[in-house]
Amino acid sequence: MATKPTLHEVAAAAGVSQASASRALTGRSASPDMVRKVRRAAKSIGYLPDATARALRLGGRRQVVFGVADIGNPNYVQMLRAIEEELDETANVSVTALGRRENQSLELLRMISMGAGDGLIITPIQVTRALRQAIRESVVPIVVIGRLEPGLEVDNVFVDSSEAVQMAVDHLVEAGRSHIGMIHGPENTNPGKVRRAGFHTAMARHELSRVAVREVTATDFTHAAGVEAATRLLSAVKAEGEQLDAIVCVNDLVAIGALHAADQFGLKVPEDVAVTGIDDTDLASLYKPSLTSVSLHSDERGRVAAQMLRDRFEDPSRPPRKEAVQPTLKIRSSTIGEAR
Amino acid sequence: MATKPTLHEVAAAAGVSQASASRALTGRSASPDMVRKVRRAAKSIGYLPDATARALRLGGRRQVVFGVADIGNPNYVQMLRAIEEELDETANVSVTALGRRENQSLELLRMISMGAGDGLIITPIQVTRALRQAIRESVVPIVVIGRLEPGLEVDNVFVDSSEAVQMAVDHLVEAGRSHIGMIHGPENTNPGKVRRAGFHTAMARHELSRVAVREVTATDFTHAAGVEAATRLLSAVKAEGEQLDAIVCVNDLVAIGALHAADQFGLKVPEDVAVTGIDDTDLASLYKPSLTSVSLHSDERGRVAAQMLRDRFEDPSRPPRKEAVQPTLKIRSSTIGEAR
DNA sequence: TTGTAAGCGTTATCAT
DNA sequence: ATGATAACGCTTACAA
Repeated sequence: MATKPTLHEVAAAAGVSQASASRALTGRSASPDMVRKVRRAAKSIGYLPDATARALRLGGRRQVVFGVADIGNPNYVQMLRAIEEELDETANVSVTALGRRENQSLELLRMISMGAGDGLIITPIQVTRALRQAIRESVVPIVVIGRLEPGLEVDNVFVDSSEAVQMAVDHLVEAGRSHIGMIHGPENTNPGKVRRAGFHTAMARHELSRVAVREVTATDFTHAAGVEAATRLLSAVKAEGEQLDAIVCVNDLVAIGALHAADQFGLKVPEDVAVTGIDDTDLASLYKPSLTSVSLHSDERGRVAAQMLRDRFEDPSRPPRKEAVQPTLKIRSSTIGEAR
Repeated sequence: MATKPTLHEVAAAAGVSQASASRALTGRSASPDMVRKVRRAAKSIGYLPDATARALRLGGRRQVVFGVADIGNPNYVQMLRAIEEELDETANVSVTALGRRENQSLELLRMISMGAGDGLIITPIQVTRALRQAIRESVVPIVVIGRLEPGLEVDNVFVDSSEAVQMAVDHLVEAGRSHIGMIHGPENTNPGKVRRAGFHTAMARHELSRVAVREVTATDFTHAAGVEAATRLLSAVKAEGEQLDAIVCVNDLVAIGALHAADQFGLKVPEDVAVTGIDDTDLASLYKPSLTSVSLHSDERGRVAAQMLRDRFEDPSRPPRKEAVQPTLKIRSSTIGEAR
């Protein structure tokens, strides 16, 4: 009872050979009598087969692990779908949610080194020094989805989300907006930082005045945080007598929150204020008004990552590849009114 | 090149012992020189470690596989989250998307029998005779989430979604609606069948007239299918001069579709027509008007399933358990107007 | 630090 | 149909 019973024990308990026990349980060739005896013995001593040992002998398919911060995030879901589809013939894909723990991806690498998978796709929120080191030393192939500072030799797909913010601003300017605010994401996250920079770049390029009161930071990438931040933004604008005719949001969820807040303030979208999101979630087209959003092509990024991993399985010595995916602007009602 | 290189080959190529090769790659105790030599050899012959063999030796954690029809479905996402949380200490959880293939869960059982996991949680869309047989014969523990006909001895969590539909109808009747229609799900799916029956039961109980034209069947559980079905429904109602003041929908996505269709027809929700969903997705509270929906408590079902599996790991001989989760009605604006 | 050899729990091969 | 035994690819005492 103390230690996990093995097939050996089952065989002993049933008074038969280990080979017979194996056959009886997997139903190859065994007499009905044998099957009864063995199954009974197995049950009585609480035997459960060891998947790993079986897989070793049977030579199953490769196991690929996909590590994400939050499995509820539609981006990751899209990536997962694409990865699974792309790797369908090659491997089983399993997702592991890391939460927003400091060491997120690191723990995962440790798991992997325990034999949890033959390959790894990660989407790190923040790339620490320790993580870079772990990646460098890893024996199992890793593909990183996300921006990486130069100098790390690893397969990598990324999208320039600074560019994404700039596309949103450009679009707003073309649509005649000039008093543009932004709801940023948390400063200590990669997307938060990068998109903030993109906003500043675009505003400078268009020579639009950045007014402190028009920029706020959401505490999270969620709907609730969006409502809160947008409320803060609109209150401040009102209090200071500032102008505002557009809000760029760090992602779709936050943008939907902003839509709600605008409604609370009695503002019409897009007549009074235009709103843009990033990610082009399903939500963007489902919501009313439908949300103008910049697609970061999560599916494409997932697909490319999967291809990289597959290629590496086939030729482990090939040099690491880096590939960029271009964002795309999807114009909808929240910025131009009568789109359908 | 033909066959996958093993550590044995690496050692041979580097001219060292297999043990040294292992140590050099995993970085235990090896001279810098040894590490260089081995890593080079490994790269040159294209060696990749075998996760299974490692796991066998290292005794990693249990692998639990969660099989779902569609990983994009928020219900499954919620379940997965709960399962992962519940099993955090016990096992790694991996999701496998089966698609809507005929043999969905069967294939999964075959994978499992190849050693892909130590335990299985499945959410079968349809329970075929073959699946029942496979479940009965399986040596690895299985938990089924979903309604099951009696006679199958297996751990099982379910929710009575017929009851869920009835709760929706009851609520609408209490709110003064009497001409109630329903958008059903595909007839060849379990939820489709069960919810259809629930609707008929409730309508009979309230002695409300079921009019053929007020019931339509969506081809899928998606938003698009909802728009299409609702359009069909509203056209028919209009053409026949029928009355309609409420639409019960087979799930939230379809309900959102119905909301859009109603808008197209110039109908106000809930003034002209009330709409209900099932699942209580995030979408339900995000959408405007927010959607009255019956929660099927996916998280709770996931949690219970995970507990059952854990309990079975601990005592494989315990008798199978069946547990029911009760649906809950969440009233929002799409049926009563001024809810916030 | 390095090599030798013994498993990890299972299934497949070969006799019987 | 059953039993003995050799793998599967790797890590780790133990000895050198």
